[in-house]
Amino acid sequence: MRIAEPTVERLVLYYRLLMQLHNEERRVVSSQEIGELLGLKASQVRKDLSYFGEIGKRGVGYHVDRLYQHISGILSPNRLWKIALVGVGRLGEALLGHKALRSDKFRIEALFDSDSNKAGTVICGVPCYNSDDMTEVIKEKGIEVLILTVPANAAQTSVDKAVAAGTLRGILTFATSAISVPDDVLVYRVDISVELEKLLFFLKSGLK
Amino acid sequence: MRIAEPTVERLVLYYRLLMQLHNEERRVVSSQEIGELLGLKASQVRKDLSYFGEIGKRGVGYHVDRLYQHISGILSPNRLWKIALVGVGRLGEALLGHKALRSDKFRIEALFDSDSNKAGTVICGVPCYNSDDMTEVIKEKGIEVLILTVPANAAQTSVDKAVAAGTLRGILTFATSAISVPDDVLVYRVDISVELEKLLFFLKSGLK
DNA sequence: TTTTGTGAAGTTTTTCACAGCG
DNA sequence: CGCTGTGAAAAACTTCACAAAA
Repeated sequence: MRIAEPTVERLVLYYRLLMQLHNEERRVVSSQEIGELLGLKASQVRKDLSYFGEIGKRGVGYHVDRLYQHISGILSPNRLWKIALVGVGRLGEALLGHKALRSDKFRIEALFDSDSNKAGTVICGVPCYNSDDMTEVIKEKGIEVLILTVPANAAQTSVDKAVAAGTLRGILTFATSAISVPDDVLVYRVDISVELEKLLFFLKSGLK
Repeated sequence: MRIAEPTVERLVLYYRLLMQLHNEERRVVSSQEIGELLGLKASQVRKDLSYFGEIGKRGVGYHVDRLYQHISGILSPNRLWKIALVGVGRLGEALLGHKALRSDKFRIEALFDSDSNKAGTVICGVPCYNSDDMTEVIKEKGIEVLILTVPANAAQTSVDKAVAAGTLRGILTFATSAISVPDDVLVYRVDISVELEKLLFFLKSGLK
């Protein structure tokens, strides 16, 4: 069955929360409580979890460790993804050091930057290559996912070089520009100004 | 009429695109073309724009500059928002220098960090204060929006101090932790690991 | 003729409400 | 009895399809 994107998004939130509850030695938690902690309706929580089988106990709730393992199994890939980060500017470097990019699900195997002073160096333990060599390095290393932190005007060029390697399957882009990719490459976007604009819009229009 | 969040999100994309088209001296653009450039259906574009009155010309399309001005009017706040950034780590600093935080809609008026070496300094032209003084400084300056780039475990404390000032209306948080705020404070979240997890999940499950 | 603007239809996502199990 | 799991209802959002304007 196809799982909806909003559900996957919340699964990650459940996963984090359960990790925390586990650390607090909590044994059991109800959909009601999960909902309160994450700002969701209890029925939403139950519906999400029900897509993956009956995991709770009626009259009791969800066993924290069991649910944690369960969601972990749903979210985990069957292998280690190989990732490259393109654009080692301030944002790129900040992300490299950021908790979000530490995971046992993937490894950052290469950095790319158009600044030839950066090429050849090792940053946060990851070798940096010149952007000109992107196609070959990505192909050679079998990189499947790109994290794009280049300026908007460099985004499409970078993507084209990466796609040319033939190994690419997904892109997480922080660039504001629209990028075009083959149908079989999945793109997710993190757009800081869009989020800020939305916040200000709804603040202006007298609240949510 | 209440405008839906997905619509506001796309308005920002239209706005950006129109700016670009304007620079390319394009005079007129159709919903069809906007859709192609942004990966949206033409009917979606027309529906979004129709919420704000009849702005296009049938048989012709949308006049680039006119539509740009129009959307600008919808998105613009009626005043300059005062923003503070909390947590001047790598991510915080990267954002400070980032294009997303340059705008004539708001101004970053204060930074806060728990590191007392940073307090008293001026970073990217913005004075940095000690987090302990957050409540007073926010109140004094009339800060209405917070950008939160602190570690998860510091998020709630920071928020509480900011809320105590009584001037806060919205928060854009990069922290992974759930935060609780009064009902009248609007929270938007930019969650890098969630986006990456979603990407990997849908890659794993054999594409979108 | 071309392309908008828009009700109506369709799809997706959330919420309700309650049967059913522990 | 308490709380899950889940069809069914509701709400939110997108797409269709066509009348109407330029």
